[in-house]
Amino acid sequence: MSTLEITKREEEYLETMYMLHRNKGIIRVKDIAKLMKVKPPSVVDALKKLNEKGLVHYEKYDRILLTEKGRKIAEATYSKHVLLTEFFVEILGIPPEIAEQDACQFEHYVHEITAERIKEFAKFIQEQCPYVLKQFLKEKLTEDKRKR
Amino acid sequence: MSTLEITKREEEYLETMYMLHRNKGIIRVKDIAKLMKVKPPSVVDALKKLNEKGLVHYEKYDRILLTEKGRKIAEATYSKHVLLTEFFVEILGIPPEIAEQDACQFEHYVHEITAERIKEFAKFIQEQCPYVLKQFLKEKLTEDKRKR
DNA sequence: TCACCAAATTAGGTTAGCCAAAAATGTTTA
DNA sequence: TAAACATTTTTGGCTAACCTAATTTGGTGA
Repeated sequence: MSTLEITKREEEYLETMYMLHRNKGIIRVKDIAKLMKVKPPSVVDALKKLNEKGLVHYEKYDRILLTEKGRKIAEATYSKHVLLTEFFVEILGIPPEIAEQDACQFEHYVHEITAERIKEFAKFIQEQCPYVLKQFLKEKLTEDKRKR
Repeated sequence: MSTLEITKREEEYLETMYMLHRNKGIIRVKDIAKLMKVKPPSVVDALKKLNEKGLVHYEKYDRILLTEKGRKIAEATYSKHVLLTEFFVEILGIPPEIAEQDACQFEHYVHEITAERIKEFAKFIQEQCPYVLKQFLKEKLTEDKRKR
């Protein structure tokens, strides 16, 4: 319940749990471990800490749930993830897999102001010079294909 | 001399030393500590490890230098730093201080492909629709001022 | 030149995060 | 319903990175 700071890694655990809850309805140690590329004992460690911080409801062998507070953090992170991925793919024309990797890191650091501005910029460009943007993406897509 | 992996934090130490070398000519434990916001003993720990990995020349009480290998890594990181900061400021119109903070994190993760594409995109937009870009920046600058 | 001060280093200790192996619990199936 | 299997948890131990306090070294001014 404390107001301790949250680490980048903890934010990643929260986001993973949030996605599992959305996709499968149930959050399992095993599945968290798989997505986070760690072993189950590491997940248990993390769950205990997050429980202490009031971000998840965790009691051993019981079902795992995010608290209201944990869910809010996860949602905020997830929405930055989506925003960044879209920007990388739709504006810069980065291959989705790479965009995903970059977003996955940057989402934990990006300033609110920067995130907001990226969103506004994307909208502005798409509205004000859609043709130029399409030209850029087409050019880059062609180059990327040639490289393969 | 080993081919061990380099951590994000080590990359930060290298970059800091690189900047100190450029700006002051000499690299001091005290100055690294100040810039990295850590205490001197932490710097010494880091120097020992980086020395082991062949990235700095370090012998106690002696002058500190980056090796060729260390310098190359630092330069690569630094150039991403510059690129990202410029993009955030000149294209998105983010306040320099915030742009700096974001760049400082993202530089350690950003994929080569993404970095390159950001550079190309900035050039493209500046050449193809400079007026639209100026309009966006002006608009945002006005909004930012109003908020203060 | 030597005593003093600043800088660097060592010693010893903390925390976050990870793991393998073993133990405990939960679930399923014969 | 009890054995077998799967999942979770505990135990004990590791590394990276940080710190404070104490010590050592290097340079400087009287």
